[in-house]
Amino acid sequence: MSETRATQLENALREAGVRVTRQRAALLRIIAASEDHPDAAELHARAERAGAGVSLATVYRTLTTLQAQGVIEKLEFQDQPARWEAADQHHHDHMIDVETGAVVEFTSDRIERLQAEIAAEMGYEIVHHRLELYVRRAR
Amino acid sequence: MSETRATQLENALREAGVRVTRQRAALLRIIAASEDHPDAAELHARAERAGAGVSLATVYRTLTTLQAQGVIEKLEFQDQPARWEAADQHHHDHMIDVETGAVVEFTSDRIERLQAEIAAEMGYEIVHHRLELYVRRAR
DNA sequence: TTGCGTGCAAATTTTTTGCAAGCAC
DNA sequence: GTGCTTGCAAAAAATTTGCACGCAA
Repeated sequence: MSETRATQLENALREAGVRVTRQRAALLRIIAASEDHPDAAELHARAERAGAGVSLATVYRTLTTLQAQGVIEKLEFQDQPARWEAADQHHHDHMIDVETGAVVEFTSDRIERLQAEIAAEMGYEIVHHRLELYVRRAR
Repeated sequence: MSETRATQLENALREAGVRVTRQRAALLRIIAASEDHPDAAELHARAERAGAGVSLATVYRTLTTLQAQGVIEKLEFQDQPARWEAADQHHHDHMIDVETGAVVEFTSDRIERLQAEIAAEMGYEIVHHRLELYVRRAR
């Protein structure tokens, strides 16, 4: 029983009571296959190219739905339209090269721990967080 | 020679070749006096209340100008219009209570150091960063 | 006096929504 | 068959911009 990731997700969605329409299946596959972090317009274009007719309004609605299901995550980099990525196994943060726009993913358990500590000290618990490093190649 | 913070800033702006108009002076004072993190519409409203006629377009243009001068900073919290704060002496990050919307400022040298380390490891240097903790009161 | 800054209204950009028709289950 | 989804076009929300006039230096 080897299923593609996208197929697994479709089943999970159905179980959660979310209808798997042609449009949702198409976007799910496109996002799962994306190595980068496309925005709504780009996903719309990719769906178009893939021969899947999906209106831009549906792209937006689907992204909201998939996010609510925890299947994808929304990224909001500085002064840019929102971008999206598959909610992968492991959480990670992003480093954005301000010169090229390249996005690199990274993780740091130590930073995560420190964040939790700081929140706790002030009487809070973290729901989620956002960490972005805007960087430049070191000379 | 005791000048208000706003007056100091006005002089600095003039020296940088930026004209200090009635509108800019008004916004500068309003932001310097703000304890919170108002967005453009709110600043427009406060200017109105203060009796300073400043059009919304000018609020936006002024914010861009002051940011370019390093006098104020732009905050972009999740799914919200941009907010602004005076670029104070010490850098800090933000913690947002997802239930009340309250914003708490905090700093952590250890996190800052770790960020620099991580970037360095990947051959980058940090230009600036953004760290937001979305939190909830611990029970 | 000079040209940068402002107001106003119109335009852009990104995202959301109402409504009638379509399709997943 | 039922009602959640979709497409389309219009609307909303946030921000930007063209242009003629005003004012800081």
